[in-house]
Amino acid sequence: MPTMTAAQQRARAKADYDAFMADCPSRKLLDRVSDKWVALVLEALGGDDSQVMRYSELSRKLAGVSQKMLTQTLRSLERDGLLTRHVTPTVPVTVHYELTELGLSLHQVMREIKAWAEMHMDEVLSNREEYDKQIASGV
Amino acid sequence: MPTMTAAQQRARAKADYDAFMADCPSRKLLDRVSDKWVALVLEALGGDDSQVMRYSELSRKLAGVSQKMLTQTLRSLERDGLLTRHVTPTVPVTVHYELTELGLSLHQVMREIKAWAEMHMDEVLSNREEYDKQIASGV
DNA sequence: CGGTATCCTTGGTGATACTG
DNA sequence: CAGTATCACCAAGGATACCG
Repeated sequence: MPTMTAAQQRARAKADYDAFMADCPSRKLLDRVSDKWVALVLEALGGDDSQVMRYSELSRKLAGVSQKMLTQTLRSLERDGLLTRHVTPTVPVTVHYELTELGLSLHQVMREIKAWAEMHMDEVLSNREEYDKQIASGV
Repeated sequence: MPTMTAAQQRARAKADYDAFMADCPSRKLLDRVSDKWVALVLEALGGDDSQVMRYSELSRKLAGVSQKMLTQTLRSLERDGLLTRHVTPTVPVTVHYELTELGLSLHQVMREIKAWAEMHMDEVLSNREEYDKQIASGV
């Protein structure tokens, strides 16, 4: 016999815990940064051999990315001051992207995520296999 | 199999898995790991004071999360071997969640991102302001 | 070349109700 | 307590076409 409806409980919980959820200053930024395209763009531009890349180069390197997502990600990163966009008025136009110092500092951290994903892929895959096997036998 | 240094493992892993490739499994893993609920669960379970938490504790700590998303996230992390689920057959049943070593290793990386976000929040915000101002004047 | 605009699918997400 | 099941919504993301 509930004293509150689910909606009321939820509303109360949200009010009480907004400090953890939304009030954390880093929360929104964390959300924005926790994006696979962000990670890949930073990784692409943070490489020792490719600190400056053209739009088409990025598009090629990030296999499977749509123009929409690439442009959207680049704009977002530019707005946050993580990279700069240089337009050279040739014909056709040439555009270069380059990480700022701020972007480079994030790259140092983000590359660990990508490295972690690649490094522990085998372990995760075998864990999944094990888990699925146990579920199958359990049912 | 000879033991490898961390650097060697990293090099080998990079050769096998490349998140820049669209069809590489590590691309999916990167995407999965870049999830807000994953980040929050890892953060919750990675704290010094809360390495073991019950479902209801997590639910309370991550205020605003729906049961569906919490369960879904926990199952996914369990399947990938990032955390373990312990069921104590009390009445009513008690369930504890705890990060594995693998989960802790990811948490170490994730908390660096959180630290970065906190440290550079002001800079990003002022960059946005500047950017939006220029866009506004440009139009 | 480096985008923007548009449409459209799909699955992530939340709300609600029910159960062992 | 700790889930599962179901429905419904809407925005993220992809495909396509067009433009400066």
